[in-house]
Amino acid sequence: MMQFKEQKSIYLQIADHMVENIIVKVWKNGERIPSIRETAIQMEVNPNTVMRTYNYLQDKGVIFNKRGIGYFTAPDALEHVLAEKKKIFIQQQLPELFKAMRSLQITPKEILSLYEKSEKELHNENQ
Amino acid sequence: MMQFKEQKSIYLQIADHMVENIIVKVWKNGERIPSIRETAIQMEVNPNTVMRTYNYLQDKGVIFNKRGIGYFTAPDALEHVLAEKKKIFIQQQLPELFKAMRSLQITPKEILSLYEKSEKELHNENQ
Amino acid sequence: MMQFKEQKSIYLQIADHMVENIIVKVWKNGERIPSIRETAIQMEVNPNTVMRTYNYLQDKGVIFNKRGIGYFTAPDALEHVLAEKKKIFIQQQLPELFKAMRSLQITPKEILSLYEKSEKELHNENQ
Amino acid sequence: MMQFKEQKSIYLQIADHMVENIIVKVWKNGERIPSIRETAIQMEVNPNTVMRTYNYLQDKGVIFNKRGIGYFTAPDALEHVLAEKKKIFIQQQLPELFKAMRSLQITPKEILSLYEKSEKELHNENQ
DNA sequence: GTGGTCTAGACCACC
DNA sequence: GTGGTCTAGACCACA
Repeated sequence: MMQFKEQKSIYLQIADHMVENIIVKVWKNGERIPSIRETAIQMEVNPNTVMRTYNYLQDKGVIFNKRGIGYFTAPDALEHVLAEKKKIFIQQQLPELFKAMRSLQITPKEILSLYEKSEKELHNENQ
Repeated sequence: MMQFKEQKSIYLQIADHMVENIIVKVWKNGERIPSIRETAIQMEVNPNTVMRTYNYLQDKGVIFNKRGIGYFTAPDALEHVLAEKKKIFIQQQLPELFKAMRSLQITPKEILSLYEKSEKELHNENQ
Repeated sequence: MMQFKEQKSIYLQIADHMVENIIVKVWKNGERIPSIRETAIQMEVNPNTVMRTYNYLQDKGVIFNKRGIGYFTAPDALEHVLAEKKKIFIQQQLPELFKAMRSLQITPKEILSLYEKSEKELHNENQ
Repeated sequence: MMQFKEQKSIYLQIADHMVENIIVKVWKNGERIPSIRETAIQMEVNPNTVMRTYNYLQDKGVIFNKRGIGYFTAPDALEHVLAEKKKIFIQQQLPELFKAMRSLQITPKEILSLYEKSEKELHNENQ
């Protein structure tokens, strides 16, 4: 099962989760992915909702459909999602970060030390 | 007037704008703010929409109401909104940033140089 | 000054306060009471609000006006307000009490002991 | 249908009615409740008015929303509303009662006999 | 189907 | 003048 946040629509959260699967290489390029019905059962949501996710990702060129067989990640899925993510990072996430830093008067140094701290915690967890 | 984005509901964008007014000290703590009707005219939206904003901010403790007189910023409005913003920054924005940095293999150094670049641009604009 | 509750309108809260003055005999029957302006200053409210209170109490026959001289409590003010209060007590307060007692499954005995406790506290305060 | 009183706003009266449904176990904890539209039709009011009620009760933690599906009573709805009601009873209703009793010089014994009388009337109605 | 947002316009109590 | 409530009706995203 999966915990969904209130803010974002469910089908987009499932999409995020699938993109993450590609980035961390649970799913490799060109690989078959679970059917809509399987995903719906696993996620405990309505199949219509999963269909929306799959349509959305297909529109974006991340996955594609072979009729009667199933859905597959695109041959360039990993490169594709990384490029998309970088675009969003540069155009949206970073400006928001900088804006917040200025109004909260947080210096880059503080961000740096928080990052290093979070890196260490990540290592400890993975040990 | 004000330009509204598609993604976020109007009443929340007005709320953001009002919070910004507090942060940049257009509105000081405990000061009277424009009436619902005035804001509605100025923003070119329906008074009901502004009322939603005011209710929302009143629930959050940012503004309060004196009956028959109008709305006022809270005595600790500035401190309040900064604390709230910092909380969101630490708990949500920063983890998302770090996660994206790891997926995209972006180093803190790159962030740093981008920040300095953005600072310079800001200075040039203000000259 | 006086602290007003949010729920009830200010002019009615002032009226309650004045009625209380009659019941505890701060104001005796037929006595002159402070002018609208004096009360407004003392209560830190708009004179219009106090005027509303005085009109309201005059309509109810609790106070009356001698033109150019001021406001006075009615000759039967005390008896009047006590009768009114008893009416509200029987018709409204008591039924609500009983309804709440039933849904919360509170017995009359518990009410009794709470009342005795509150009596004792009152005595201790007045010592 | 439902009869609304003049004094209290409709959306709060609907809220009271829904809380009563929880107390008398017409609605059990965690159960789906009628949609906004259904309630609006049944109560003969505008859907916006019902939406206010639902928002109000959601803020209070009595009900919650599953997107696209509907509203549900909270898992602890019954306990929640009883605790809230008791709190108001102890902190507000009871002090007012005692104050009125003292002003009117009504003894607890009289209250007791009135309560027993009201209990008998209730039994006769239900026969 | 569900709720959420927004507009337009009305009426009210209150300060 | 102020805010608060309510109606009517529209449009939208979402499940």
